[in-house]
Amino acid sequence: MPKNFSLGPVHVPAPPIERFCQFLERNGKRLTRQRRLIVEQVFSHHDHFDADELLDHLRPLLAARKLSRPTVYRTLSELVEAGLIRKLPLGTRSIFEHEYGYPSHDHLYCQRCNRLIEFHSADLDRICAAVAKEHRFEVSGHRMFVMGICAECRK
Amino acid sequence: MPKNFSLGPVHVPAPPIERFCQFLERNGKRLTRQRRLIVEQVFSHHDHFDADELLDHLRPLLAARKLSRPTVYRTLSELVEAGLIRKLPLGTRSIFEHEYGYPSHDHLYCQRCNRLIEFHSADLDRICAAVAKEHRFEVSGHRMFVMGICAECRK
DNA sequence: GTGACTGCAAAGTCTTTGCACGCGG
DNA sequence: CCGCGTGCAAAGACTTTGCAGTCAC
Repeated sequence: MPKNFSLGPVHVPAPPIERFCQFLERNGKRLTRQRRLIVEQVFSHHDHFDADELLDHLRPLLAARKLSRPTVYRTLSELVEAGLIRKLPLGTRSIFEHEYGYPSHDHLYCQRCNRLIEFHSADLDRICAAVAKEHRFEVSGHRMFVMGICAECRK
Repeated sequence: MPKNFSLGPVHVPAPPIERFCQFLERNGKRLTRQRRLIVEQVFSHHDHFDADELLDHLRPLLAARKLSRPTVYRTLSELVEAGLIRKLPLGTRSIFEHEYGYPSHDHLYCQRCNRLIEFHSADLDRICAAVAKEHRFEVSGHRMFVMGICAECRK
């Protein structure tokens, strides 16, 4: 990493809720109590989750009628649209992960325990670019899953 | 060896139906009229398809009560199990493609026209192996999608 | 205030299952 | 003839939608 000579702003990412707020404003939408609660839960820790797991974490709030199932689905779609999270189709249900504020990466997928392990490879990005060029394809990103059995499950 | 990412020559040792038959026998299953019809349609041409498109192609047979919706789904599962086709979760519905008799490959996915373009990269396989080794992960395969806009749609 | 948002219930969409009959080996 | 396979209808899993009341701005 090169020394910082005060050129350009230091990268201090805004909290996700703020980013989301900007997105909502740009689209004439409103920051409601429910949306705030969902964003707080989603970004409370860095992990992969599906809609059902999220709903599970939010169960107390659901039980207390602080928010509802459809609202969670609706807000997830908005978070994807806002670029805060990413939706990965994997098996029957979709998996979500943080996109905003985290470096791009790919996944090892354990077929035994269903765990996703993140990794990054610069070579992979190079290959993407090379293949795309060959096919005159305009790349916006990629999804890679290495399937198999994780170290834990192999024991 | 010229540097490109096209697929190598296609070589099919035995017709798919024969392979399927072997699979069925090994598992005490039977080659029924319905299974034969489905395999014939699936391997009538090399292309990606989802369950709905297959059902559409089989519509005359469905209408004539020669086979039914559940049977198509059941047979697709068996074909996956037999290693004749591969199931790719992509978006809400699953996509199937030929596995038996075709070289391993990955995909460019056009987000505009939803077309899948196949490519192969030996480097990709190397990276998989390297990453897996690093994580003491036992690889059984991988799925890679390069997302973007295809040459056709960019015009 | 006004119009976007929510909760509820209900409907989709895609896929799987239970069961009685039919048919392959 | 045995028992796997099928068709039918129905249920299932997951997600979306219509609508009347509610709340953010």
